[in-house]
Amino acid sequence: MKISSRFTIAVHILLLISIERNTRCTSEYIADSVNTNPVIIRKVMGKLKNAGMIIIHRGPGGAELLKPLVQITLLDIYRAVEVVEEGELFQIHNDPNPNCAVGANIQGVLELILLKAQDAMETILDEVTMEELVTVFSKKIG
Amino acid sequence: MKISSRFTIAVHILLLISIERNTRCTSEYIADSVNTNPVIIRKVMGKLKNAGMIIIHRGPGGAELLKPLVQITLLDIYRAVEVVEEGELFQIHNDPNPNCAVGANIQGVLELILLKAQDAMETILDEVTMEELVTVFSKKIG
DNA sequence: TGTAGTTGTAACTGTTTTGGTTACAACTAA
DNA sequence: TTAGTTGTAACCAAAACAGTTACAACTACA
Repeated sequence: MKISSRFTIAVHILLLISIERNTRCTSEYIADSVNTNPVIIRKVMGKLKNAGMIIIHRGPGGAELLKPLVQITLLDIYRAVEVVEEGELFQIHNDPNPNCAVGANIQGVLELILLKAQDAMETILDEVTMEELVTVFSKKIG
Repeated sequence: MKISSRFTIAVHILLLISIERNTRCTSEYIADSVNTNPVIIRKVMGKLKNAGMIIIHRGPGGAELLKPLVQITLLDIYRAVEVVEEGELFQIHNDPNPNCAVGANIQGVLELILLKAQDAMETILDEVTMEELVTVFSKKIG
C-alpha cells in the first residue's frame, strides 16, 4: 500500500509555478519536468484549482499562485489532491461479530489509536510550508 | 488509499488468542468473530507465525502466543502483516526530469520530510502494546 | 489404524485504485 | 480566424484487496 504519487506530483507542480515565475507553466511543460502525461498534470492542477491554490489560464495556458507560499502547507496539498480520506488512513475490518466480546469492542478501541497515528503523520506535513520548500530549492539551484 | 484491514484483523486474532485462553482458536472460530472467510484468517495467521508471534497446531487446530504480550507492539503486528513497506508509505513519482532544476532535486528534498511523517505515524503504533490492549478489553468485558 | 477435523496453499473471482493514453469540445489571446 | 491550451470523457493495463473453492498434508484420538 502506498499513498498516491498525485501528492508529490502536486508539490512538484506548485514548486515549478513558484520558482519559474517567468515561464508559462502549461500542462505540457510541467509534464515534461514531472515526466508524465499532460492529462495527469491537468487533473492534479484541477484539484489544486478547486482548493483555491492556483488560477489556471484557459486560452494561453499556464497557471499562477493564488495564495502566499507561507499559507500553503504540505498538508493543504495532501488534502487538496485527496490521497487519503479524512480519518481513514487505516481500513478497519467492517462488521466484526457483535456477539463476540472482542468483535463487539475492537472497532472503538482501535479507532482511537489509529486516528492518533494518522494525526501524527499529518501533523508533520502541516509543519512544512511551500515557502520553506521553495527556499531550500532556491539555495540548491543558486 | 487505505492501509489494508489485514492489520486490524491481525490485532483481532491476537486479542482472541490472548483473551480466550480456554478456547481452541481455529481459523473457523476466529473467522466467525472477525466475520470473514477462514482462509483469510489462515493467511494472516501465517504471517504472525512467520514473525514468531504465535505457534499454530496443525492437526487439532488452534494457536498460542509465543511472546509475552508486553513484547508485542502494534508496530510489530503492522510489520508482520506487511501492510506498508518500510519507508515507502508515500509513493514519490519516479523519473522526474533530471534536466530540470525542480525535477533533479525534488526526490531528495521530499523523501526526508515524508520519511519523517511516516515515522511519526509508526511511532504511535510502537507505543501501544498488546498488553495494554488486552487490559482495556478485560475491563470492557468485565 | 482409520478417520474426522484442521492447516497450508494454489487458483480463481470481482472490485477498486493507480497511472497512463487518446480524443475532442470549449476557450482565448494574438 | 486560428493556433495553442484546458477540461473532460472514455478507454486500457497493472496491481492490490477481499473473498471463495478446492484439495493435499497433517495429527490427535477413537
